[in-house]
Amino acid sequence: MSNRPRVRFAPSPTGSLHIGGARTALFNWLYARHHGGTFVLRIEDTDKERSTPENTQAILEALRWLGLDWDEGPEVGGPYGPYFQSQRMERYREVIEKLLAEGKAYRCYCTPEELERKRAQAQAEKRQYRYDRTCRDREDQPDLPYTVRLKVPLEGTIAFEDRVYGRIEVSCEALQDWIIARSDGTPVYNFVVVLDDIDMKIDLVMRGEDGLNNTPTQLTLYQALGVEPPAFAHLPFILGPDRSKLSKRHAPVSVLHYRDQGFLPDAMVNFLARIGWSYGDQEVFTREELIEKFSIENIGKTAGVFPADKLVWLNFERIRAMDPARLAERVKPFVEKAGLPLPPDDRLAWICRLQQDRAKTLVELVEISRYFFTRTPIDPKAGQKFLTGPSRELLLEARAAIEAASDVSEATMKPALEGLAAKHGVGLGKIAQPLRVALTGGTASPGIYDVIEFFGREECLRRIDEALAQFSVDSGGELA
RNA sequence: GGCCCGUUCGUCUAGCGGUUAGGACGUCGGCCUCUCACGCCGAAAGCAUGGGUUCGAUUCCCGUACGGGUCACCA
Repeated sequence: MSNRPRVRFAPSPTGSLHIGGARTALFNWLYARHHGGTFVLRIEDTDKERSTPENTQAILEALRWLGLDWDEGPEVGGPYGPYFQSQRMERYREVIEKLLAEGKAYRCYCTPEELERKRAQAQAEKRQYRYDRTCRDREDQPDLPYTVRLKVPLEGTIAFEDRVYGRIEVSCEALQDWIIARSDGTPVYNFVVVLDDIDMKIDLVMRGEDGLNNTPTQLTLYQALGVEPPAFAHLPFILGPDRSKLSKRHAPVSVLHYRDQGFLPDAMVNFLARIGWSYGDQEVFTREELIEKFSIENIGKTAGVFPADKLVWLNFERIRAMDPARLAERVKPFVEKAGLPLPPDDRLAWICRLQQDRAKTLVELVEISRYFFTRTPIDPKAGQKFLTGPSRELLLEARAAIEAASDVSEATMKPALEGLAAKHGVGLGKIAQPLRVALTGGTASPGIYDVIEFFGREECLRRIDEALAQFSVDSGGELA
């Protein structure tokens, strides 16, 4: 392998990018960036039925969101394009003809019905079915539909050294003369993937564990073509809680879903990297650290369950560590989506600073901050408890203290409110909770001085007055 | 079923012949405290199983069990 390796990610646009695909993309990207190589993106859109341009766009969007930029591929081009398989058909046909001409492949006139019959028979006799090579040495070319099959070696073994799993060896008897072109002339996946990897000069194929069983078959094609195969590295699966391959019945698997739920791309990347890869005891990585520390040697062989809790934690860590102004930029779209009025940038950053160690996602951050953006209804139970009876008296005194204070900074409010509490022989909580309910509508919020300072004197007084008006003096509750 | 791969706390994992088997998430308990969080301290929790090899196996080899994958004119 050259010291500037070329690797690729080759998704099929039959859906948007899912967690497993994203991790495969990430590992390839990390490998390329670590070695100063080239990351190629290729779209495997030969399945006309299920591939759509919308899915392709969704995949590109997800990749961009994750920050996995490709050096060659859709929208950026490159010397080995086109990067859509649907546009490479001519090339495939050409190679199929060549293989046929060289006698390395042959036309098979067996009908699907015949093949199905033989398969059923084998099954009935409890024999392993393998194509019986009826047409392998056939000389004539009747005017009938045919598929093209590759002549695979009759005996011997096919072996390769997987960079993750080590030496893999299978007997040729386990293989068969596989179809490389369907009766309509279109090539099959195992064929095109090999050809594209050759043409795009891929040095290392890093893909999911399911590729492991395909590799020997693909190797027979490299052999027939007389081409030195690339290196292979297969990645252990990501599993669902029931330990089968992760799918949407286990958890949302679309990367874009996590974006919309308020996860940060860096958290996602960190999370993805740690499934099946590790670096000693380290859990939290910046993107740069991942690039620097990534290596195939540290990829494990064991499939692992999707650790959703860890993603949440990682996201939380990220949010907490972010500069409030930068966090505010990220939060902005979520404020708009929630239908809340967008405050000036510095005010939004202020909110972020007050809430960033209370929210696990950006969606949650906005959700627990609604009262900062707009006046929200007071929780009836909280109002009942803290805006009536004895609490009400304390709140009135707190109101007076706010009104009388020279300013509403923590430096002046703290002694004022603590003095009030001391005067009544109660804990600060007796003062802070009624205030909190009046100001925020609920019983959970950042520190009371932070809240007061954020709103400012006028807004505090207004909110307190409104709150008091909504609840009566006695314990009767709301006036309605 | 044939073939291929895998198996360390509930989960993600470190370990690469001798360790009190380490970390993290989660869980539970405590501390802090104006609420909610944060933070801090602590606890419970693991080498699938049977044989070898070896002075000594979580670690190396074989079997068993369990799990996954793959065997298409899908990708």
